[in-house]
Amino acid sequence: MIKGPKPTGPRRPTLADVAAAAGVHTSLVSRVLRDDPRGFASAETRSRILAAAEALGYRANVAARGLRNARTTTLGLLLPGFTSPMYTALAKSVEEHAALKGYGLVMGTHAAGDPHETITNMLMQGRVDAMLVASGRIEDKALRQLAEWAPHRVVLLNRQVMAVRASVVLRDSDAAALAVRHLADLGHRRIGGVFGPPSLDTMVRRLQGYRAAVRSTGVEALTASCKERDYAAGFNGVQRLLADGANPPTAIFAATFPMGVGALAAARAMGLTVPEQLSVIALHDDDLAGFLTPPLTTVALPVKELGVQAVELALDMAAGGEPRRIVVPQSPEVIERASTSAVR
Amino acid sequence: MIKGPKPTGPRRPTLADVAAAAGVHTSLVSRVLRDDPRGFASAETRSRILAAAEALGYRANVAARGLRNARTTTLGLLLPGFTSPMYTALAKSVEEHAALKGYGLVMGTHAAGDPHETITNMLMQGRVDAMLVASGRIEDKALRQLAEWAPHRVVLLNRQVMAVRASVVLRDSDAAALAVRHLADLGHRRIGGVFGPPSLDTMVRRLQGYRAAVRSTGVEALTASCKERDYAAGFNGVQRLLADGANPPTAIFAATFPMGVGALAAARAMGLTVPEQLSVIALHDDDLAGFLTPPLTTVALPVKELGVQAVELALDMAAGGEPRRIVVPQSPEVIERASTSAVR
DNA sequence: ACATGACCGTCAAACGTTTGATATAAAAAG
DNA sequence: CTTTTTATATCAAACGTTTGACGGTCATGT
Repeated sequence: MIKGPKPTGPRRPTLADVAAAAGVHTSLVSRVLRDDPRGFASAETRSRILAAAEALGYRANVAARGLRNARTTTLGLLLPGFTSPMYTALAKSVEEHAALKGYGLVMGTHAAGDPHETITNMLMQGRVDAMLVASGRIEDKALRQLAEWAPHRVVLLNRQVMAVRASVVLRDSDAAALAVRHLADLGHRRIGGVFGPPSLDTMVRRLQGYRAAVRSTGVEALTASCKERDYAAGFNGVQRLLADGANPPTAIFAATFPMGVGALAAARAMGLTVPEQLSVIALHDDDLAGFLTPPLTTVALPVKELGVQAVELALDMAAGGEPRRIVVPQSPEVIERASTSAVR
Repeated sequence: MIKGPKPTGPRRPTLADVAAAAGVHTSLVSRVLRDDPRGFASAETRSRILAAAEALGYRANVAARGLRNARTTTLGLLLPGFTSPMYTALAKSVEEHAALKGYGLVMGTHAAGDPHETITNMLMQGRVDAMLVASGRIEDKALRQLAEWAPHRVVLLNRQVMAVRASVVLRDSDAAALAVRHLADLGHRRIGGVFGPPSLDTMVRRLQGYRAAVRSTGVEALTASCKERDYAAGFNGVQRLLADGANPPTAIFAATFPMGVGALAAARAMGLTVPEQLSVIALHDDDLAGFLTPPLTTVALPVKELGVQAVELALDMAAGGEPRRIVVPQSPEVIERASTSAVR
């Protein structure tokens, strides 16, 4: 605990202040303000209370309320960061839907320090009623321990771990397969795939779909796995794939959006024009795609729905519901732009 | 208030549980765990307490602590969203520095609903000790009211309003001027500027610097103001500027990073090659710039330092310090990439 | 006139932590 | 052998809200 002085400024009005102003007991104020079914109050008293609360600008203290109720009406969201537009879209969706349900949101990223510690603190200190965890970098062991302690308070986003029985995932595998099929349909017989680290669950699922589609379409595939999954990783990965001598791929599948951007840059750096000499398709869509040179073809997944479902599941569990594993059913969809074309 | 059941699961251990396990009074546990100067405890008792706390996985309940202390060791950050890399960089910086200082962070964006309401709630419900406000879309009137209520609890980021006496701003004006001078130095005599809405304080500052530099360098300037400041706004703005008949500009200054990306796209759409036929420079830097086609020249501002200074100011005020208006002193810097060149 | 409700409202305990005041015993000082 | 000091630990109140248990006051039906 860090020492430090209290914030200064005028005291916030309390229930007691409102009660005094309205000439009634605090309990009645509390009931009236919350529309408690037991909030009998004559129309006259009622409006006096409401007026007093309004005049003082009263808002219930969340600490007191949280202490009394043992719940916070607040959800936590842990993200690795905002490195990919996928995460910003997810954050937006979760915040929006939580607000709609009357819940607040506290977001945390890896910038705050050890993510496992962040989650544990939020849960064990009673900061949040449940945690939505969208970080792939937390060791399974830590998650198991967490799930043991708070099985009804942790929801995994786009990740599955044996021990955690609540999760919401997208059809990453199908999306990767769709991308490969799209390229195959365009006549590409030799494609390259750049992926992030296989330690990430999303990556193994994307790799699965990719492999399956490669087999079923009968194309040849070159695959590169990178330590990261950002612009630079895509750039380097594609350079490696293309440098591969005699018979380079005519199309690239990038497993993340930033990697797709990096792939475009790599092509340019190697003097290849897209899509004439190299087609590029990336997983996850974003506005940015339409403004790249050339506009990037992507396969879109329902990220917004992922956030909505995660919030729903968390609230359901808070209400006593059982943990579930949800797959967001919407199909992946190719958003065709100018970075893919039929093989010449 | 939304009704709802409590989260289920095993009860969190309390101070009383630890005290019972260690065979001492709660107050002693509290003092020992916090290294309270009054926490006399024999070495033996002390280790017993520590062991018990560890074994039970005890963490102090923030609601109880917040209630008792009337402070939360938590800061709030309000952003318009994560539409620009500038905001994600800022969020990261703030979270990082807050964590370093032992403070938690709760982030909110416009996705949660009316931003003014969001701020008021966070402050008045005692969710946070202070708010860092980086949204330009809140009316001055609302801010004045806020500043009256909680003058020591609100810090404006990259925005100045008469009524709010605590703010941290970057040298936006100098940055815009630097961009114009960079173009002028390359020999451009006719430049176009695309800006976001003049209702935003940052935009008027950038416009000022731009205008001043235009005068002092003696170049001709065409200016477009857009309703938004995203990719599409940059795209449309630049199209308007270039469509302007006989004598189009040979260089573009984009007032935001996304607008710079849009500018690149617009040039391509109109069949102009960058930088041969049109130079483009944008305000604020990001990794993405290096992976665009062509790599985008930018002028970088110390966004990270903006975040650091803002949390420092907030904490200083919480400690009784007076509100201040800080200008982050670091100079803007041109990051030269391939989207600018000497006029042919 | 008297029980019976229906209304309108108050009481007081509890949530978990912190902290100034206080208690007890042993050691040091006079 | 008192008195003071020091070391160790406890007591109890307070933070602001919620909520089950009561307490009056009227009108109403019998």
